[in-house]
Amino acid sequence: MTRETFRSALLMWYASNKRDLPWRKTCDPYFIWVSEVILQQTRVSQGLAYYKRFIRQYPDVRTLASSSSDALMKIWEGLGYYRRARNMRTAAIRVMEDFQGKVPFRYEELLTLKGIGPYTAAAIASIAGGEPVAVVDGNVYRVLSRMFGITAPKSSSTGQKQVNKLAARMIDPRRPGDYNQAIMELGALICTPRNPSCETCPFTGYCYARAHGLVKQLPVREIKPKVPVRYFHYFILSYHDRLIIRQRTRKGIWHLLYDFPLIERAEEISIKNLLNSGVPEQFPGMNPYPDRISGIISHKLTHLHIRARFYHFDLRHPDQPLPENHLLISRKEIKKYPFPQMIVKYLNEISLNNHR
DNA sequence: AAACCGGGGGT
DNA sequence: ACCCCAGGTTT
Repeated sequence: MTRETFRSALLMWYASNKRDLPWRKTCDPYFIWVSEVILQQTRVSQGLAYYKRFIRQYPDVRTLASSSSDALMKIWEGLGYYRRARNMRTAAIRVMEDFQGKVPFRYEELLTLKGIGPYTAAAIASIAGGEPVAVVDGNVYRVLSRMFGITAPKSSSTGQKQVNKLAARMIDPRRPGDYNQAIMELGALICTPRNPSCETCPFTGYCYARAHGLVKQLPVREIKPKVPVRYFHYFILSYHDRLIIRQRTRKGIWHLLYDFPLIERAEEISIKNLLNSGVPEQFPGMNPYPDRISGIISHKLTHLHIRARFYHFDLRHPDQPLPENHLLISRKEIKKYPFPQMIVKYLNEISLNNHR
């Protein structure tokens, strides 16, 4: 199959099978940018609602550049990889300063912006700028490795190089934006990781993996190390309608989001040891007997499995000095602050059950 | 090159 | 339980 045949068959398939998505109705590099960053490591089905809300709140670069951390994190709440949003804000400020508020659409310029790597730069440059630069994401890697029998592991540099080269050779320079979206759409809808729909694939008769019975083996996956388990012991300290939250200002997961005073251990912990953990000393008015202890809340991250337990304590007086980064807020104010999804879920559960 | 960074949905 | 998603930054 010639390169030209591949291109035209792919574009033909895309024209009649593409999903109707809001960022496909525009060539404005700002909207393309927002969609691409939201969709990093995120499925369309998960990111779509976030995209709409984000555009409503930050309709242009200027509004994004002047956003506050709390508002920005609140918009991103539950989506994960929160650094994406912070990097986008950093980049938006630079666009205002160095690009007169116009999001650039040339590949090399885009690469200089925080949070924009080879994939996102190629996506914006091709879709908004018509530049013939090929995207290589998980979909493209899978489609090309199966079509052409690339057997180097996906994580290896040789695998990356081979696929990058192949992608650059295959892209249609006349319609680079459509071509890039088409091959990703094929990967998302037909050439899926498991149980691909080879029967309806336009390339079913031309696919290396299909011809050699290797569809299940390609692309070659890397072996992943086991994920460690950590135990999170949260203190929910409340005084009538108010409770103490704290902002996570140290580097690491959930940076700049809010949670509660926390003891983190490799193991479960007894109440007695919990009370000797040092936290009660920070809150002198705290009743040492918990009013309520949650069950274990299990939460899985890519590189960490968390087992959390929430211990509710009563504060005997509200006007004690609070440690750095801690706030005493009313329950009505909770929804103004961005929390990790695990916390959001727990707070919803206990409020539904009418507990404190 | 390897580690880090979230959360969800499919199988 | 495992896979992986329109990846990028940091170390």
